Amino acid sequence: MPRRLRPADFEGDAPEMARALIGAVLLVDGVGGRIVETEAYDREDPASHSHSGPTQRNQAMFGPPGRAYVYRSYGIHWCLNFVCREEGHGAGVLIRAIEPLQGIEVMRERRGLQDVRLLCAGPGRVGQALGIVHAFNGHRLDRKPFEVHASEGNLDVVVGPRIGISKAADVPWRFGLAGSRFLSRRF
DNA sequence: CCTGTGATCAGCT
DNA sequence: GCTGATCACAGGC
Repeated sequence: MPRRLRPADFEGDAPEMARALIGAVLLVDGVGGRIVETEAYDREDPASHSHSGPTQRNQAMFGPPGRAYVYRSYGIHWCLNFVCREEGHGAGVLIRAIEPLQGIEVMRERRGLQDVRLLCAGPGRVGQALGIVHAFNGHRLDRKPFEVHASEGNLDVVVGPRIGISKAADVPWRFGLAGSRFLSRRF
């Protein structure tokens, strides 16, 4: 069984962490799977929620690394980030897609009957399938209901520009597991 | 395959 | 008032 990640494991900068988290296993109350797509965001990055400094919404991004930043996207979806780097910096990794491994029937119920391929293929879908709620904002990732297990082996990771942003649209801070069928979009 | 639109809200101008 | 770190569904080619 892979090593469970602790707060000190999240002290890298955002692109480095986003790359390292490909292949890691994320479970929320035992439901989840293998992370296959991430994006990096940083205070110095115009596309980041943290770019203009702390607000009520993004305060968790400025908290200690190894915690969750949960935000409401387009007024509808809950999306999950892992806070990284150091307290006060405002860096994070958006979890964009997961290969479902555990609790697939629970995820199907939460999302409505669907192809397994679409259960966690996008940040809003990940939030719904894993039961992410705003109460998890700022919550430690090494405590219940979260479990994050380190990626193991040398995985082939592909890189490209981030999705759905207009500022810094050319920065290649999107990472994916090469050849995965569970990505939100092809690279 | 593609493009358009509604849902719904925090933050910014 | 407008813009998003989105998604599902409708319609056209």
